[in-house]
Amino acid sequence: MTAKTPTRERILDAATDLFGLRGVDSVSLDVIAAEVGVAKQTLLYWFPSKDDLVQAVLVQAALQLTVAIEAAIRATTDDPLDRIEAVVRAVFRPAVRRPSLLGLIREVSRLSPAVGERFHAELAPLVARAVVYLQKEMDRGRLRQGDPRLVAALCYATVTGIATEPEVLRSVGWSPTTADLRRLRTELLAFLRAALAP
Amino acid sequence: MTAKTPTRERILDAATDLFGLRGVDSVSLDVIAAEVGVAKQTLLYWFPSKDDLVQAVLVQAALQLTVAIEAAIRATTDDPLDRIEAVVRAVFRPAVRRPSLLGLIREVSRLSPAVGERFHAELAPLVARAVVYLQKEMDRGRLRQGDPRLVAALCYATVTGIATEPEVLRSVGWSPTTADLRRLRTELLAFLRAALAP
DNA sequence: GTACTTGTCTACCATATGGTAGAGAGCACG
DNA sequence: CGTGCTCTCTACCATATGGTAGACAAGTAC
Repeated sequence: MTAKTPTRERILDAATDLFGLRGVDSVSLDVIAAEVGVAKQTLLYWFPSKDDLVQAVLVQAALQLTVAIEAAIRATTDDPLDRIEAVVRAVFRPAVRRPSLLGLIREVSRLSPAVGERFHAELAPLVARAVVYLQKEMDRGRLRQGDPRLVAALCYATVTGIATEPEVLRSVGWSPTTADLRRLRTELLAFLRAALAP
Repeated sequence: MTAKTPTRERILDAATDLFGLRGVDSVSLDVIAAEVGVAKQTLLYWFPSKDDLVQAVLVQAALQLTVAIEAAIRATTDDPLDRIEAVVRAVFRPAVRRPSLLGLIREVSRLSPAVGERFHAELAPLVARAVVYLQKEMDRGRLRQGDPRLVAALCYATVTGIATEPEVLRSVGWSPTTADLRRLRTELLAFLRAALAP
């Protein structure tokens, strides 16, 4: 049973959830070890230090996001609004099922510069492509004019913000039921479409 | 010199900055005390426990935001888009000068339920008013139709997200210079206007 | 069988952290 | 003067945390 999934993966998974949910600094190695059902020293065997673990978790999260997004892009029409909707849907689903994923990214700014640098490098190509794409579609008049870099950041901020701020949603009487989730996704897509349409 | 500003206020100020910047759990009482230039026990004299300090910091932050927003609302025309722009400007300025303010709110979801509850209660009236206002203007056709609760949350997520994710902005080559700040604000306002216009 | 590698564990350790106990300085009031 | 109140401090403490040292079991190579 213990050997079903390799230990290393199980550690990464548990760490992703815990870090994303409660924050890197609030989660001790002991807690992660207990969650995985293993001794703390087993963690330190696979990841020589907590920083190493954090970094591995971030790289994996970046990879998962990248893969999901690339797949979504390949599977849509040429229309930029449709394409953006596909990307948002692709990110929204895992983000809601596992809020820790995006929550983790919010953590980056607090970590050591080295870790942040590494993560940044991991996502840079994706960001660069998105910016070029937005620029091109703006030039063709299929998206509202604007600074593509900042528009990309704003879209990201909106999606991440709404997916990682349960407190705010609670404040407006929202609850994480299936119905409310669908409603939120619909509203988010309408919001972004309106914000980006030419 | 030490008595210029009351100790309690100086503690609250330092704690706000440090909590918002690095996260509540990553900031020890010792660090705050050192920042203020006072012994840790002086902190514990004014705030019997760290939780009490956190709560006080949150309440104060909520108050500051509320005041800034109320003032902005009173000072604008009747047009809802102008009014929303005024609110965003009111929030954007202190948020950028002191990123800790909004960063702090993101922390709420991680804290003890009691603290979250308290903060939630503090902001509830403001949220309720905003939702009613959005609903009214949607009915009058001066804003895009939608669920006012979720639209409010989305606006909030966008503003907070963009103001508290320096990492994302860095990824797109943005830097916190005065010029870039103005550019960001302009782009943010255009984004929200497009998203909300009927 | 012996040597080596891999993965997990128990036993510790140094440090940092939130918090307690209580002393002492300054001041107001009688 | 003396009593009590306000505010800050030094001296501790129990616990939690990241990390080290090294034992032990199970393969695998030869």
